[in-house]
Amino acid sequence: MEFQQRTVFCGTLRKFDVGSEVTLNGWVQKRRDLGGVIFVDLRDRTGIVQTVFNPEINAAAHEIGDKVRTEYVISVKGKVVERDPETINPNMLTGEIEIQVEEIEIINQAKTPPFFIEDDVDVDEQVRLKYRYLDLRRPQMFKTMQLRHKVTKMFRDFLDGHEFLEIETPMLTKSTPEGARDYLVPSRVHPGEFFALPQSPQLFKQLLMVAGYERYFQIVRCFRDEDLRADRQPEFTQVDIETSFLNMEDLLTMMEEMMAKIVKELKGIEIETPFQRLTYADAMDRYGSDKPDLRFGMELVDISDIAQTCGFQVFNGTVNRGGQVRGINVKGCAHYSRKDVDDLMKFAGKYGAKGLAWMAFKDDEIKGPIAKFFTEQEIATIKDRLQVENNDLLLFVADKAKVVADSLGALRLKFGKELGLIDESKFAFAWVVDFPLVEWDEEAKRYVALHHPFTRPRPEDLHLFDSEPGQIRAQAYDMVLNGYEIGGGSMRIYKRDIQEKMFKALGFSQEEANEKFGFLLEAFEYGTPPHGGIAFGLDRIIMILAGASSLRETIAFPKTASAKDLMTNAPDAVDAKQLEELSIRISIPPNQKS
RNA sequence: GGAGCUGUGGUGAAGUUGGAGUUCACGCUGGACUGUCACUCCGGAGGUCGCGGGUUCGAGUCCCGUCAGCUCCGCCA
Repeated sequence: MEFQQRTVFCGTLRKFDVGSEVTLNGWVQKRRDLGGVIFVDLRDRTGIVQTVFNPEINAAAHEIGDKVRTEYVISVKGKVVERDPETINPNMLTGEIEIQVEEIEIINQAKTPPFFIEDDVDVDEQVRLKYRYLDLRRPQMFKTMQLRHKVTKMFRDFLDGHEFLEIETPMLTKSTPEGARDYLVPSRVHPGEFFALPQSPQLFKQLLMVAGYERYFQIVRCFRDEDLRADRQPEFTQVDIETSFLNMEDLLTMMEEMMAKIVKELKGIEIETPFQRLTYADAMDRYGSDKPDLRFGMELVDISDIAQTCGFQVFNGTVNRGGQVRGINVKGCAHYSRKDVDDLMKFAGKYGAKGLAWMAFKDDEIKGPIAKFFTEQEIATIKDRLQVENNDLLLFVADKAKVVADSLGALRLKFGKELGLIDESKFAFAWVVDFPLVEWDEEAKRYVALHHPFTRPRPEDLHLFDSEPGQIRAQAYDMVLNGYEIGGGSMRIYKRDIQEKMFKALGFSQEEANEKFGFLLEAFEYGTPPHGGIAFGLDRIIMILAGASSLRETIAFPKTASAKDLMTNAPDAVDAKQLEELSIRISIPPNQKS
């Protein structure tokens, strides 16, 4: 059975269409039956228009209109007519007109949906995810998917305009050490062997540089089998970029230009370039984070020197053991109750802080149990350094650097959000640079690459390989936006001797390195250009541009926090026969049955 | 692996000191209604209180366990 095809979209009709004969296809948003006349709001992806079924116009159509229900798929033919002035609906873009229906065809019936197809629908996300195809009918979701399409296209257009080639790399690839846990795919042809889904096309893009492709990009799905967060999905999309014969400055400049252009075109906001740059050390010291939200201040202030000489044992003891004491000024919160502060302590405790010292300044009075350990002079210095005014609350953490940064950094963000210090309309871009090349892993008892094993060290730090590898700074950079890491990359090692030093620092023998990255190392022997690149997290960028707080809002079919798809119920058990073909036997410890 | 919050007709919620599956709104359904757009009015249907166990004469409510969703820590660039 053929149906009457649309001549125009619902949401596009306006007053100047009055008089024209149109056919519309779409879903029934709402039916209002007034006995004689029936109104049906018809929706497609462009919007909603009111159609009118009047028995005096067409009795047959009116009769069918009576049977129509929510979410039925229909085709209506009729005339666009102007509404009487008193019946104009100013809340609808199409509110000045309506469709006088002459023919209607029910293309498909529909069950009543479990929730209303409308924005700001108050329904549990579990239900939305199970019926994602209905959720996606909501105008807001159309908007987000449209935004995603646009941004993706802008990336493509910009990179195309800068001589980049989009090249696909394999999804079925080799598991490599370092980095996240791999998603594995068993090979039927090679029993007992596995492909890994890419965590990123890292090695392939470097090989494309060896191959002389100069400028590569790819908008590509990546997979990481790690636990989820609001801003972390097990499969996500990267805008993956690699260049040859381009130094770091030129690459960063180009990437700034790209992001500024996208924000400008989408939001009409002029982004200042070059972006602010912070060293990793600075970011950690001042914001307690390697992805600081620069939309507000409340920086972490070091008072270790004062703490060391003060009478408070927790403070001077921590500093004497090599730790530090830092504080933040929570403006106007001197009124916090004992319980408020207790809650803050609990919060800081999640990040390893063993305590939270506080001082409140209210009308020339200093409150807080630690105040008595400081001399007048010390208090004055603290007030000066933290720019204390009346009614301010100071919070201090004394611990090793990581704990101080993590806990105060988290508190800073919490206050930023709760005290409304963040200007939501702002786009605060920054580069974080000079990351350490390697980091000591207490568990593995060896250094591990902070970025990855092919990251180029800064030339002036090369001599530290033999003495203090932890002090070497990498030519690595993260692009940060509003407290999210939206991109990261590095210049890569292209000299064999440096690569060997790197592997040595990571505790890989030549044999191990060959076994794991042999193909890459071999390729590097055939004329490797200086190269480097970056990868952007497309989903996160969309999330920020859409003003969403979860990646799930930006992905058409996302997974839950336990990495499940509630709509398809994947992952799921498979047939014994399939397993047999793959030479796989399932062995689940009895306490892990799900 | 750990912590917190949540789970009650299709949806969202309320449910007191432990006393009958009780309530509200929306939706659904039958009827009435010719200018509604949150249509209105009258009637009706709809439940494994996430699941399992325990305490109790009696559990939506208390206890233990468990599952699911969300957020966070660990993990992850």
